[in-house]
Amino acid sequence: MTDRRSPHGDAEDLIRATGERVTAARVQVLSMLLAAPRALTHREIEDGLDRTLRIDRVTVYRVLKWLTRQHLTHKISSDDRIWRYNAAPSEHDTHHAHFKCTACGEVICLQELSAEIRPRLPDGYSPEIMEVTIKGLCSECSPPSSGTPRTVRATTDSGKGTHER
Amino acid sequence: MTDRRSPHGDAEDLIRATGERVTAARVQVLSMLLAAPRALTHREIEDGLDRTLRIDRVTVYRVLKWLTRQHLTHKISSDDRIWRYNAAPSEHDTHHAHFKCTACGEVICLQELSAEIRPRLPDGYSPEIMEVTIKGLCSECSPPSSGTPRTVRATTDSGKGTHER
DNA sequence: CTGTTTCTGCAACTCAGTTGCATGGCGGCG
DNA sequence: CGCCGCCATGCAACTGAGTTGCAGAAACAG
Repeated sequence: MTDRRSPHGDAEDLIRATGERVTAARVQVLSMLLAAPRALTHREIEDGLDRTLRIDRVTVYRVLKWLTRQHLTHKISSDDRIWRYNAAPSEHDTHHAHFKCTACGEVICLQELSAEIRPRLPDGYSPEIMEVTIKGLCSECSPPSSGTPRTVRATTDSGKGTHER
Repeated sequence: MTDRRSPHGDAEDLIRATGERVTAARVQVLSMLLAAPRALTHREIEDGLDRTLRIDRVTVYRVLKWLTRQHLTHKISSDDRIWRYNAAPSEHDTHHAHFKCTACGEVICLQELSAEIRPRLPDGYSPEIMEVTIKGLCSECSPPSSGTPRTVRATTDSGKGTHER
């Protein structure tokens, strides 16, 4: 079933399976997301695209929106006001968690949560989905290793738990 | 200590207690946040300010950043790329939760979580804080009542769990 | 290969949030 | 109680993610 004949084979199959049009932009973006070990921003995707294809940034936005509508990817919102996209791992992820590195900004998906959390809601409020984000340091940015964290993409000073100044 | 002589008394005291300057803008914004039953956006704060004071939008941004640095408020990031601010309820809220209404966009703070959630992280990843957001409908927007949800501030099509089209 | 439908590229726009700079006011000190 | 330094404010211009409108291009059914 999963015969990987070309790097973009999987992506193409997934897109074709939706019954909608298979276009270069869709295949490119999806296969890039499938190959990524973490969630990617629009910017990262745009920069990583094959330049010879001349794919416009607006097209990338539209492809991402389309992929999300098709449930082939999912969109992760973060405190830096930038959306990141990940090839959808599971079907209905009612409560799956994300990890965000406060140093380099990397975002990854975590597996299903073990505990059932049920914070008490005020009367009349009805919960639908729950989103959990763990913040901390990724393996690259943790102190024990080399010392200097990588790339550090300015987090727009979104300190929340950390003391800032 | 907490003598509430004027509507802005509390706010003024809290600001004075930081040892830094007490200005009209800071008092106005903080007392507005203290009085609000939910988290407010920059826009809502700006619109709600006393027009006769002629407080600039940039000042509001700076005041909010300052208040957050002083731990008098805390900043909540949401999927609509707009930050909301809430007068800080507890000191170090390592894991407190938020609720966001998917219809009107209202955001409120929830109390401490009961369960200890510890999703497994990959090797080398160190967690610091956890953020939990419950999405659903607030009491105003829940079906049982009147029928028509209130204000409905366009959520920039941020469907994530919900099927969209 | 032709027609229809949908995507794409381009350009211009929106909107939250930021930055630089000159002015103004808070509050410490005399 | 008035002066002065430093911090906060107003103003204007900017940034950068994401959106919209429209005309031309490409996908796919027939």
